[in-house]
Amino acid sequence: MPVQASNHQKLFLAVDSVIFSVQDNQLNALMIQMQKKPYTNKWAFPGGIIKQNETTEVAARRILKEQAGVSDVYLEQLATFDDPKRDPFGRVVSVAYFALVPANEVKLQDSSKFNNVTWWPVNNLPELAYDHKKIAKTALERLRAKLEYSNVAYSLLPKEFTLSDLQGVYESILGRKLDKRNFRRKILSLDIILPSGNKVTGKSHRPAALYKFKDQKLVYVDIL
Amino acid sequence: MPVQASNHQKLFLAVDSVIFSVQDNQLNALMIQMQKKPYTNKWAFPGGIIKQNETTEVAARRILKEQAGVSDVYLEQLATFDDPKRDPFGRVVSVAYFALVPANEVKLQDSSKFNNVTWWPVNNLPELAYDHKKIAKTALERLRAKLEYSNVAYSLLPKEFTLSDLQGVYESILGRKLDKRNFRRKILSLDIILPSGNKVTGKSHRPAALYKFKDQKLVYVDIL
DNA sequence: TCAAAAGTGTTTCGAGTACACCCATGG
DNA sequence: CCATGGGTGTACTCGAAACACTTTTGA
Repeated sequence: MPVQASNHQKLFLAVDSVIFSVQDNQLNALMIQMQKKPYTNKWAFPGGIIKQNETTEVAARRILKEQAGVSDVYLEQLATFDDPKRDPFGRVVSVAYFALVPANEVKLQDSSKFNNVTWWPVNNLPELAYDHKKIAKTALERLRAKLEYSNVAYSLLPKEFTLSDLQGVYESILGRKLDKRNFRRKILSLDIILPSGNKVTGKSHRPAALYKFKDQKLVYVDIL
Repeated sequence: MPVQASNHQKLFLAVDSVIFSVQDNQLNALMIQMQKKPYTNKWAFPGGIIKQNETTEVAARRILKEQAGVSDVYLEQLATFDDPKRDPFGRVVSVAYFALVPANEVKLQDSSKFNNVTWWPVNNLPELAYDHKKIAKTALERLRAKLEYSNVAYSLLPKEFTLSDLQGVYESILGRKLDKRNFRRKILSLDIILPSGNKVTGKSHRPAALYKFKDQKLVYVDIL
């Protein structure tokens, strides 16, 4: 509720997005290596200042597309970071988002503005710019929590996947091994996935049945 | 991560706080009746524009004090609301907070800027200004969730309280009755409250033992 | 002695957990 | 035929839930 305007110093509203993906049973986040001082060679999550009349969510999607080449991803607001000293450039308040992308849809964009764009394993991140370490921590906590009480995992997997794939997503994010039989029984009893009817062929072992999520949108269920 | 400045229109950063309190086994939120057009007589959560170099949390505490007369309350960031049309005044992005105050510490401030300041039962709110209905919904969801996996209830109760008081807080927020014996067994087994040694006297029934929370800060435990 | 809330145990049921072997395939 | 991951069932334990009566006090 605005009571009075008392805004003299320039204030910028930015977004930063933590983009997660599970690749080879490892949880990764997409990061950009910076060139600008004072954070030369430090890494940061993709982000930027919002445009005129742009909502932060729209800005986040735009920047995801521009800097990381991803669209149609799961995106949710994380939190707002507003320490006046968080950015040496000035007063930049950042609304952080977190995004989930399936491993198979990842294709990195090459941007000349940055030194480098790559995936980093979240349990071994490089030195981060700004307050991005704090953002990373918040994002990871949120992701772990959400995994346990919703079907968000759908947005980290391709349309069809095996139960082992799904278990791998859980294990890599939660950072612990799960029992195969118990995991399968639980997931199947929740009525959130269905057999697609297809199988994985060409592997030198028994073919795995493929499943798909019933809903391609967030549903709350107690998983673990 | 700021990439470029592209801020022409004036943008204001505001905070709005949903202040909850349980009184007479009813969950209430503190609201202010507005005078300004176009929301004359509509109700809104206390809030305002942040000051120079002020963090949103500091601003939230300042406004809580100014408009509601409360300090030292539990306060946590809720979410940021940024629809460009949410405020007819201009582009006002609001970082919403939610606060919890014990019933006994409530003393309302009289502010000449507003028509009226009062507690409203959350399940019977009046017509709200701005997008405050959405904020209310988000706050309530968060409070309910948090009650189930943390000891936040400590911030809604006085230092000493009876088990019935505590159960009343849970029932009024969750909106359902709980079994007295199961509730007590569970709460006591969690090792988050301790008997204070005192009892409530002067009531025409058996005196109730008083308890206190072990920690006066947020602790995560599975309560329900 | 009555009204009003405090306090207290037991049984039942289901979910979570631990645990080990056979199956289907490609090489 | 062997290596590789896929797929399956049972027993145990513990917490969740349902449920009703006795106790202490002030009026």
